[in-house]
Amino acid sequence: MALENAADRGTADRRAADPEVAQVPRRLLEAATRLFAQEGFDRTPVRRIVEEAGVTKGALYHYFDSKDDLLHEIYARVLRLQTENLERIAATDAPVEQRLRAAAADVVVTSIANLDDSKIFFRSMHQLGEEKQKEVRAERRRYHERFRALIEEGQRGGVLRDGVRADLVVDFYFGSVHHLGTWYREDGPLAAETVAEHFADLLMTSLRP
Amino acid sequence: MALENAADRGTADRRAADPEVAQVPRRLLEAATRLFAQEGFDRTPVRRIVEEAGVTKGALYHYFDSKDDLLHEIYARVLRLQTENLERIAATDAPVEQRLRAAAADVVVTSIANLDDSKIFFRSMHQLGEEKQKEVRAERRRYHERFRALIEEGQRGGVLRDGVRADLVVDFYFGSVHHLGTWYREDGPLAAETVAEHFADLLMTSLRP
Amino acid sequence: MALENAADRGTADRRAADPEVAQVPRRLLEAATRLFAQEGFDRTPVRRIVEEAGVTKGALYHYFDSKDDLLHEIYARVLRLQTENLERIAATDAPVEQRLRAAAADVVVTSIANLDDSKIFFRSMHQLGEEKQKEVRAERRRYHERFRALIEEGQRGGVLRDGVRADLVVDFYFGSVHHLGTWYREDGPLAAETVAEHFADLLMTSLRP
Amino acid sequence: MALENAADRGTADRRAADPEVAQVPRRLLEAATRLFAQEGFDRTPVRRIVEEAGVTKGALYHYFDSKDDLLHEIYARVLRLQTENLERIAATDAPVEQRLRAAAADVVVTSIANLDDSKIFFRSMHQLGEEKQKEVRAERRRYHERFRALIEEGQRGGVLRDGVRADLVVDFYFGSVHHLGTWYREDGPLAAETVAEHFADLLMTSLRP
DNA sequence: TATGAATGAGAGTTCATTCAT
DNA sequence: AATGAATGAACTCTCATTCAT
Repeated sequence: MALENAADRGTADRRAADPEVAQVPRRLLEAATRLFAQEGFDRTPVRRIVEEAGVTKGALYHYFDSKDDLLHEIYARVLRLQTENLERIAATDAPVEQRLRAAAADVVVTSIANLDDSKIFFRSMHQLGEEKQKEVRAERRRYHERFRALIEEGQRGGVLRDGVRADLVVDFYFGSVHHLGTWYREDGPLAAETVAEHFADLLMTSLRP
Repeated sequence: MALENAADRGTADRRAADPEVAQVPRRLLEAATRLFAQEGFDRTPVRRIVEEAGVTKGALYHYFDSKDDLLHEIYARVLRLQTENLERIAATDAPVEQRLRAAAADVVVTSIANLDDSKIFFRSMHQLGEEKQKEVRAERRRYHERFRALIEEGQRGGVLRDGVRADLVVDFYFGSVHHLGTWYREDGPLAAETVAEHFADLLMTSLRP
Repeated sequence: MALENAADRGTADRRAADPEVAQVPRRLLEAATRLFAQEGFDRTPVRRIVEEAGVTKGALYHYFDSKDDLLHEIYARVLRLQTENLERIAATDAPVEQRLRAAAADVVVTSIANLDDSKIFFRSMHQLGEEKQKEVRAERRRYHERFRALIEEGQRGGVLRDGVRADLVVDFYFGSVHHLGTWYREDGPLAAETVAEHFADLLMTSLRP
Repeated sequence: MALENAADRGTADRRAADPEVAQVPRRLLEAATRLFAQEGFDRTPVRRIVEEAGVTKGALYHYFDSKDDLLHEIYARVLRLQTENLERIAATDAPVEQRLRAAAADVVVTSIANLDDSKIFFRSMHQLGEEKQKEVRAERRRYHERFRALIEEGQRGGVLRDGVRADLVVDFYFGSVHHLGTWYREDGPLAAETVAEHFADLLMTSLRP
């Protein structure tokens, strides 16, 4: 991650003194996220990103290795957030079916709260370089496996029906979640929580014993 | 559709006589489908398409207005196929829950049979020009509405549970279906029919009264 | 001239029978003239010409050797017309200053009557191939020399002032004439005859002894 | 004007130190002027321009928005020069007929001194984009109006004959001037000043009261 | 820490022309 | 007399990235 190497240097003094130029990497990531979501990764010239962020190309290449690297940072941020949430929820001592329902609802709310990230995620993965793509997939798989473990725990405990493949259920459910970006409108009639409840309800109902 | 204007003319004789050069537009579409699915629309140069199809750029632009047009044709083909299938299934006189289950399973089988189309569909829509994007969305919406009508018919008839928004169910289910392209492997352990049964089962179970 | 070789063949019968397809070369020339004047030679694709003429590319290349040839025909037509007019006027037995004035006025009226030709003439000459360009220039020079001869005749006869180079006068006057295309508007307030009188008047006045 | 944004920055040091790479935009404009005059705008590939200027395409597009922009800059330069000259001459306190004669002669000398610009001007105007064409025409019109004002001043003062439309005279005269590029040869027998005197003489004579 | 001029490869598209039919 | 599929070369322009400063 080029970010870590560079972003943590910098003169704190100057940042405090001149908030205009402060947080350059953060502003670049924000601009990139917005643009990648709106236009797609390949349709977004580096020029546009730096314009939106109000910096120059030189600055971008100072903080990030490449355009790819920028995308990679975005993925890393999303994955970190979702993993943290899942871990937190899974670690509570509520009954498994409650933890599963909470996790299912949370991933919907989180995805809607970061809809740009969601759009990028499912559209632009294959535009990452081979190696970084592997990293992201691996992290993603770990996330899915953690989710699947919850289902299997419920199946073993008899609170969720057997006879349905947990791995398929995970792919089934996250397909729905990833597609939120294609149809959900922030200015539409549905609150994020409403969608979350419905989605979680559909999942749990389909798993009733 | 540029294709229709040109591809249907031409001398059948010659095509029969020299299958090597025959079906130029079809070969272009096939090559484009494969490449768009593998590499993505923006990552696929026109040069590669014509190389794979064994023709020249001039030939491509003789049959298609633009690279965009090629993508549009692919969409049109998928939509036509899925719409036909849905209409056929919906029109039978089986009980509504059987028709819904059949439709749900069919769209999975069809998507897997045309996995390249599926991958392109959900990844590259936003790379179509504004106008064509509208066309495709409209056609897609009609398809979804037809599907939703089946659910609502079941709800009204009391064979599917009330209290769940049919439109959300449609988005939920087709999210799962569209994402098949990201995880399904043709050389994997799961037959298309197995996935189809599971998916249809999850849908129907979640709608049990 | 490719035209002569081909256009004079053809079945008179068919032309009489089907005026729709008759006069194909003429319609091509008309379309080309209009388009070359509006858009410029290089900006006018052959495709547009044949569309406007309602024929196919094959037909065009049947009658004309090339796009260049089409332009050449247009030049030939203009030159022929103007030369004929000049010869006719110069050959009358009116006093030389009357003949000069008449010729000067006529070339304005003719240029305005064929404004498209005029526009093409002064804009697109250099887009002709080397050889054809020479031909046109030679013909043009002959025309200018005939005009100059009138001036010199007047100077020798004492009805036009000496001490002004006749060749420069010719270039001076035809500069003005060729530029009609850039400012004259057919729907403007000035009748062609008005302009012609003014132009001829300016010329004759500047040559008063 | 894209030029202004970029060309004035840059390190003067470096330019002084390495004149080989200095003045890239100027060298591009020079090459473009020469080529547009010789071959015409549409016949001149960008490739040729950058070859002649000894830079890469990227450099061209760094300084200019488009090939059109390059042409526009050339126009702007010509117009600026001619307008300045006219203003200077018109502002002297010589009698109006002297000022008019001087202006008429000057525009000939200037046109011949910048014959390439002249050729481009009257041939390629219509190859500019709609909007820029309007700009140039407006500027041109202002120039013509300034010139016309001189004539009208002379007419009102009684030193030039009435009964001839000043606007037509302007179009008449500038037609001649613009056409210098089609026949004047720098290696020919006529000095620029000779032509200028003749042209001015023809104009003034045609306006004698 | 940051600049922005410059690169060089490649993008999508257009075009006049040919030729088998 | 006429078709229109196909060519192949050339076109304008864009882009991520580098590097001297």
